[in-house]
Amino acid sequence: MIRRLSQARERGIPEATVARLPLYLRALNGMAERGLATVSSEDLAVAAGVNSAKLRKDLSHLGSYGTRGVGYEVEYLIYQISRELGLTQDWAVAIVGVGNLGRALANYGGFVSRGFRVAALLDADPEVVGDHIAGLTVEHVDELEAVIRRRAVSIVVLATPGAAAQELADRVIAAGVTSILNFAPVVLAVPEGVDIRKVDLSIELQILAFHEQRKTDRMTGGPAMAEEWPEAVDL
Amino acid sequence: MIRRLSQARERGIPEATVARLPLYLRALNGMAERGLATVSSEDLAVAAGVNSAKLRKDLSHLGSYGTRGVGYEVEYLIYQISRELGLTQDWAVAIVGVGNLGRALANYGGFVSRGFRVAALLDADPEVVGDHIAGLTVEHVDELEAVIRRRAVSIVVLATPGAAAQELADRVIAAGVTSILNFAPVVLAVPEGVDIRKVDLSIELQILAFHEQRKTDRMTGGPAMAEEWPEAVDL
DNA sequence: CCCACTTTGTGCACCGGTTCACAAAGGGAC
DNA sequence: GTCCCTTTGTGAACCGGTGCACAAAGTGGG
Repeated sequence: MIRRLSQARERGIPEATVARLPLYLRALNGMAERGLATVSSEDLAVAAGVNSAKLRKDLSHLGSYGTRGVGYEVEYLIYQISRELGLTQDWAVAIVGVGNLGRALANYGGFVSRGFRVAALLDADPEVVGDHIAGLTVEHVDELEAVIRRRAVSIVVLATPGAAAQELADRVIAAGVTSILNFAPVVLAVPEGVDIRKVDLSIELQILAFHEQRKTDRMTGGPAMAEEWPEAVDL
Repeated sequence: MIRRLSQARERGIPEATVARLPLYLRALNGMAERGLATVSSEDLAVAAGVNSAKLRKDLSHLGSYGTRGVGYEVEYLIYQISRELGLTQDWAVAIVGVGNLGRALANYGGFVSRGFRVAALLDADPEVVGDHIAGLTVEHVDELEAVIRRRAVSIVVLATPGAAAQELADRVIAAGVTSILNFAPVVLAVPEGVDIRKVDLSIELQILAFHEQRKTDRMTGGPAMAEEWPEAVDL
């Protein structure tokens, strides 16, 4: 197998790069709105909050889309990144669990904005089923499989209580979905080939608390000093 | 400077480990509820969805809290992790921006559960100010600095539109806050020493879309082949 | 008291990702 | 056309994190 130029493109984009592409895309959209035609890696890197060498290496994974001495053409780069991320097509998203969070997600503008369309809302509570939210009618979760099939849902957002999440994940996977965004505070077990992304509010807070504690410890000088002598404090 | 045994403890816990400790804590709490007294690294690792060697290495950073041949004492480990994460003290959290998302966060049970207390809700919209949500009265964002001082807020959650986030971040930082959880879809510029954690729904979706596209590409075999010849499809 | 068994704690090799630093490439002035 | 300036694209060193595999340490049975 011969691979001429851009071994970049042959589908080997590092995960870390993929995670940053949306960031670049957002920065580029802002620049396009402000009418900028081209942008240097340095400027774009600042806007996205990353190092410019990293940005160039990231973009080089998609291809060689810059012009030396000039920079990148904004519109063209937007197109290339969008295409790479799969945003040139429309993704039907179902939100399962229409509590406070599910409602917030359904109404969240950024969702619809680019490539994503909330195609269904489902809940188990008969009190909620039938409600109209964000232009959709909440359906009963019994209809889950039928709805996924009928509306060609390819991404499911789980915004249910933790206890219900695993069973629902199993069901949507059985229905053919392979991309799940999980807001429930549980570790989902899923088969090979299914992508799970997790958003966990309380974990984020706990990580902040850890660093906050360290900062205040350092100021009061308390524990930090004592722990220079581990053999004194251990056991 | 001589450091004998447990260079572990001298405050050098890897960031990756910190990010997993809340996961272990959650799994351990579940086990405690089910009455388990001890747990092996293998079992805990499965419950937390990680490799057991990684789990042991993570825990070894906190100290040597296991017993060889037996495992870890559940309650004791819960205490040690909680202490390390700073959850033995109470953190006052302010939520800025009481839209759909802010409301969802205010009502989110997991927030309050362990170490965290929602101490204030603030918004700029006079229509919302004065509303009672989750036992709190929404205050006007003009009061931001006063509220932070008065209630000893140390963690701020930004759930505002993107356009307002940077200015509000600047204000809470000026008021002495050094830990921010940002839900607004912008890259915040903050001074050294301030910890920002970002939760960005649309970025998570875009990452899923990327992988989903690849999966479907692979099945249809379509674009993957065409893209062997970049010079044909580019421009 | 000793032996067999279990499970922790960690040394070490490996891997993905980051950053530096620079050669290669293009643009524009004259 | 030539020279200088700018900016990309990337080779190479480095760094944090992962996972294997095993020695050390503790338990329980006889």
